[in-house]
Amino acid sequence: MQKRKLSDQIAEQLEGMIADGTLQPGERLPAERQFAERLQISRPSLREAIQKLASKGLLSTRQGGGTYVNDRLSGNFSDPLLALLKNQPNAEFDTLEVRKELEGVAAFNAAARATETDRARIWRRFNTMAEVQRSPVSSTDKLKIDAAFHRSIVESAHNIVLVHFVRAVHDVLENTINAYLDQFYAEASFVKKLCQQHEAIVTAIMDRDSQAARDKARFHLDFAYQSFREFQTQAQLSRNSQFYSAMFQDQ
Amino acid sequence: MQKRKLSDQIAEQLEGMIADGTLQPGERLPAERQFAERLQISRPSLREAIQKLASKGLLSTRQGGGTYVNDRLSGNFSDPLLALLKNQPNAEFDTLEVRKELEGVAAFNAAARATETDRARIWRRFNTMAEVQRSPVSSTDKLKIDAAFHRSIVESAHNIVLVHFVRAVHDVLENTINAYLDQFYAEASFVKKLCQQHEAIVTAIMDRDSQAARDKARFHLDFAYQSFREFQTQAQLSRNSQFYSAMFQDQ
DNA sequence: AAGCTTATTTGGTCTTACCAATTAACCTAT
DNA sequence: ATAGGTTAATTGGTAAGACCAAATAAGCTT
Repeated sequence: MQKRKLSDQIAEQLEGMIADGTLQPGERLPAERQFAERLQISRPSLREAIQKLASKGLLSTRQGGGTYVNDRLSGNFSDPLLALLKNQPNAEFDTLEVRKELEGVAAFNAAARATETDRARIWRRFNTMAEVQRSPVSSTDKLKIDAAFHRSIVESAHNIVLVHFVRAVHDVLENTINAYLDQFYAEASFVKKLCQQHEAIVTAIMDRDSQAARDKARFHLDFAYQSFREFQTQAQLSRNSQFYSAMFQDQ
Repeated sequence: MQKRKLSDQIAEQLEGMIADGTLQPGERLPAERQFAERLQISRPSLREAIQKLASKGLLSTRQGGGTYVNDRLSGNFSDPLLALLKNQPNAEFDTLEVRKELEGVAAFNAAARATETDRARIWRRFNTMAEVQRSPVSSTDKLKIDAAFHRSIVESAHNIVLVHFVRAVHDVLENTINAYLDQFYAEASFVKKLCQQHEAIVTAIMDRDSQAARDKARFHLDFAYQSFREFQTQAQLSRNSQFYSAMFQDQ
């Protein structure tokens, strides 16, 4: 029978204490030297345990400042497999397909479960989006506002697993979206359609029409992805024709 | 501007090499002492980097045997937030709700995309399940066969993100299911319904009827969960009545 | 060629020392 | 008394070296 690694044991104990609430979000762990002495292990072994949990997003360490338990909603958690998929074009379809379904489910449940506070927040974020379309806001900021809108819907479903998964798939798609962001928001007819789709989702949620909310959300994600695909293709063609012209003008 | 931790930098580089294929699954990393020397850092710093990746499931270390890159499909990846939710009754509803939707999507896509190999495997696993209902197999083994059946469907959807998420939510629910497993499989009428539901899912997939496959899968997960809820309630009542009898028989 | 023993390699743990960032304590000026 | 600056102490980060434990490789015997 193989002995368990000490640092694994300590990490597991700490993780259990975080899970059962003994260690609360924001709480500070004892200093490493003192803590190691109390646990009767060496400081490097304790450090390894702490680093294991830090890399998972459960703890944060600050040099000279101590080690803290992260807030569960802080978004520090990362999914190691999905992290591998980031920047891999082949994985985008899979990721987006799952995202489409998850956001459809989120909208379905948001329609059924949103509190008045939720609904007000969805409205607010939707209106903020409408406003920024008419102002000189950078594409990056527009995307943040868009993401905040979507997040308000997902959070209104009141399902923490769903929130977590949507956030995870959003991270995977982040770089792809950023690459074509400017074209995306420069295409007026396209942006108009986006707004209409957003409005349709919000209307369905406010009407508490779950099925419609789901359908509108899924349609919207499909549409957005197809548009990105088109922008990618255009960018590719544009690059190809520049290369071709450069080649023949040199001769 | 705060300096990046050395071990974080090294971990990130290694993770990038795993993501871009420079480091392949099954591949062995150089020995720690040699590797640290090559990277011109201390061995403890390298160890910390390696432990970070090991705790995420990307690497495996074997004392005396070396450090290896894990296979992406090995199931070693763990989701830190979901790990916190394990054994928390409050999180079960959220988790099961998401599982129901994901398995519905999986069945939908399996119906559309399953190759002949996939279909044969689904059939084989379904038939194995039917056989073990009639033999003295432990509940634990029955559950494994059940899980393998579900896994064959999810994998037939050919979406790695979906596979990964379903596996993650399954892990969260594992202990709850195990707690009532024996009652679960001892209830003949219940097991019969399960088999019928499984058969309905398989039929829909074989008929390539995506919508039916989704509906049947979702219904099945709902039914299973409600049944678990009932077993939990009965177990609770049974405990309460034993306590009550013990109290009054002592007087 | 197979099996056993020994040596070497490799990961795991510990001790000690020093560096870097942060926090707390102390001192001075207003 | 309060605010700001300086110094000291604390705390996390990195390194070197030593030793232990498990696995692997090499060598020897049958």
